[in-house]
Amino acid sequence: MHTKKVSITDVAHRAKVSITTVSRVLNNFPTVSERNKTKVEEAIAFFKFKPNVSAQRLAKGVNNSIGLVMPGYPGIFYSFYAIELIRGVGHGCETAHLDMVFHITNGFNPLNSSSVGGVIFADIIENRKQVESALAMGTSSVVINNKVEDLDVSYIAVDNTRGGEIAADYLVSLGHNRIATVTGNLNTQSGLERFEGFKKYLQKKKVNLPTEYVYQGDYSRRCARVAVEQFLKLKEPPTAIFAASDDMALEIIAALLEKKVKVPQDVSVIGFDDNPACLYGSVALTTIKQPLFQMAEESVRLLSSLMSGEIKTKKHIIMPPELVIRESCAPPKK
Amino acid sequence: MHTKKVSITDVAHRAKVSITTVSRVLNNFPTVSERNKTKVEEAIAFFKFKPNVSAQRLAKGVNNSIGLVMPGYPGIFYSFYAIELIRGVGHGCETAHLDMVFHITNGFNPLNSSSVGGVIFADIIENRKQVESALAMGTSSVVINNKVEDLDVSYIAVDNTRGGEIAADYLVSLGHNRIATVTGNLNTQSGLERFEGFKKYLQKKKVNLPTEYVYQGDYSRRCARVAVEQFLKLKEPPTAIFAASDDMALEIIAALLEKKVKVPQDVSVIGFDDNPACLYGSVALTTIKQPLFQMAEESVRLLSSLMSGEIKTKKHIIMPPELVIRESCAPPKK
DNA sequence: CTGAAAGCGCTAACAA
DNA sequence: TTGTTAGCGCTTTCAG
Repeated sequence: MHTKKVSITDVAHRAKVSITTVSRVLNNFPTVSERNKTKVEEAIAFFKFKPNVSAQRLAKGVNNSIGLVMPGYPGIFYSFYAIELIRGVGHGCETAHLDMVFHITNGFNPLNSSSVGGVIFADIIENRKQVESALAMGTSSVVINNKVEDLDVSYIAVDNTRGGEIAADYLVSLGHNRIATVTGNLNTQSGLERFEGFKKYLQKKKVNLPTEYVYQGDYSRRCARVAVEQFLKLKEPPTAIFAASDDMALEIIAALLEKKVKVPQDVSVIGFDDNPACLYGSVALTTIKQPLFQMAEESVRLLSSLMSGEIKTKKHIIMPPELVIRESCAPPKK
Repeated sequence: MHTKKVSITDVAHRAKVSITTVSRVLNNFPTVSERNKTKVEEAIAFFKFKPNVSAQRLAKGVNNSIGLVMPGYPGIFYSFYAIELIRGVGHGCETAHLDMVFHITNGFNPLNSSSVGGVIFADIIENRKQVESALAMGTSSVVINNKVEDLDVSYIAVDNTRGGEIAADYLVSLGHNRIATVTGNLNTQSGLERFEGFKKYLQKKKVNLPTEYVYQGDYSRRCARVAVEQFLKLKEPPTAIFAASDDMALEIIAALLEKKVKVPQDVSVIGFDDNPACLYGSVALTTIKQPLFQMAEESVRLLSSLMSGEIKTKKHIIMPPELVIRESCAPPKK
């Protein structure tokens, strides 16, 4: 089975036109006579011809494929977070007719940024270098979910501070004034901001936040358990808990329930993420929803206009989180 | 900030050699003098030069990127199955220095197979057309997880029949002779084969499999619940249940527990997949492990040798599943 | 060990 | 509306 590669020349020959004309119909130029167009289309069909993408990219000087670079730490693929980003970028690429080159970076072995027209960096924690080098090469880039102020790059992130505020606001409005929190990893931007937003809001509303009410967590389920134990030991245990992630919130609820503390009757719990797992727990979780999918989709649009030169200046987009009320929060017992 | 694209010519100029020489060091030809090599490397570093991948591909006539095509049905990303394949292919690409173009097919909008050097089709259910068209164009392809006998294509799949046998064998060896099963969707190859393997083995061992012991499921958790109810209504309920997926097995256990039926004391349950969720249930699940990750990785190797012409004939690889013993199975009560 | 030159398949002026 | 022609950036004979 010798499928000799057929090129534009073969098609041109068979259609008895120039390769330019073939190229024109390939690119939907309006200036081709119906007659020729038909002939060319026939020839294309005859050969089952598909243009060589590399040649097109080379000639056009553009590259309609983008890289999605994600850290390859273990478990990344099992995180709701990563999956939403992949889905969003995938979807964005589909509508923008872009190829998505998916690259799981293990820290080294960086994506060869010259093989793609632009790149989206998700979750740059340990790989600032890669972003820098892409920038240095002049590759259009956008960073997702991180506000990187010290790098001259476009980013698009969620307003975590606002998220913390919203959570605090909701709990306060419900009538709570003994509100505790289990923070995320405070070395991460998200962890810190969520906590800051929460704390500031409480301050503003003159709700006291004693240090015993702040458990410094790390997004792990384990720390959530420990936090619950500590809170329960207090003479004045909190009547509401804000967890910086749904995962932790779910574990908090589980731990609470094991101790025969009812949720939300005895203690209200609010999470962060809007992970689908929210719905599967014993108590449907009230939470702060992050527009992960939309953010990822948007990042493709942004990157795409960066690549096309439509936008020249770096752009920074902050997307608002949103309260999702379910069953895990209620007014405090009188 | 005008990062003029630097090309091989610029590098050659600066190093005062021909572009041929530059190309040689780019491609690690051994026939370059140390002196020139150093000069070229310096120039490359100076410009932060990266070769244009499209040009390389065009000139070399090859394309070192592969497509991974997956069906985009809702929930695909939340399935252990899909994630393992993505991870495996991703990892395979990394070691083979291949770009992975990830394409979620929505049925239409097929991957432009000419933009990649080869493609891996995962889970071809409704998209045989795409496989056929890739084949017609002479694009190297391999299908994962499906034995497609009626298409002239390489595939690599798991021996589901064997998996069914292993499950049956284990249960029988434990001493069970009232063994029920909740099948997967019997319209899928996996569902059918797992069931066939299971049934045949029981037959061989002269273990009776009455029709009441066969609940025709569809991999959904819901059907698992229904199955349990039906089994429990029987005058002679089974002492062991083989579920064609871990998901169903987990639901079966949950349903059993709710009815105060102990697992594995009263009823043994065995699953299929080795989903990490196995470990998180109330009873650690004994199951049949599919080498999904390895399969995906292997498919990259296979595709890669197909692309390089190293292998000319289609190859069919069947990978063996494997019993993973945890806590959900025990000998029947006397 | 090195370089000149001929493409790889396609697009984009520029003419006609 | 069409064709001619010069590249796009790199690899690869083929001489030297």
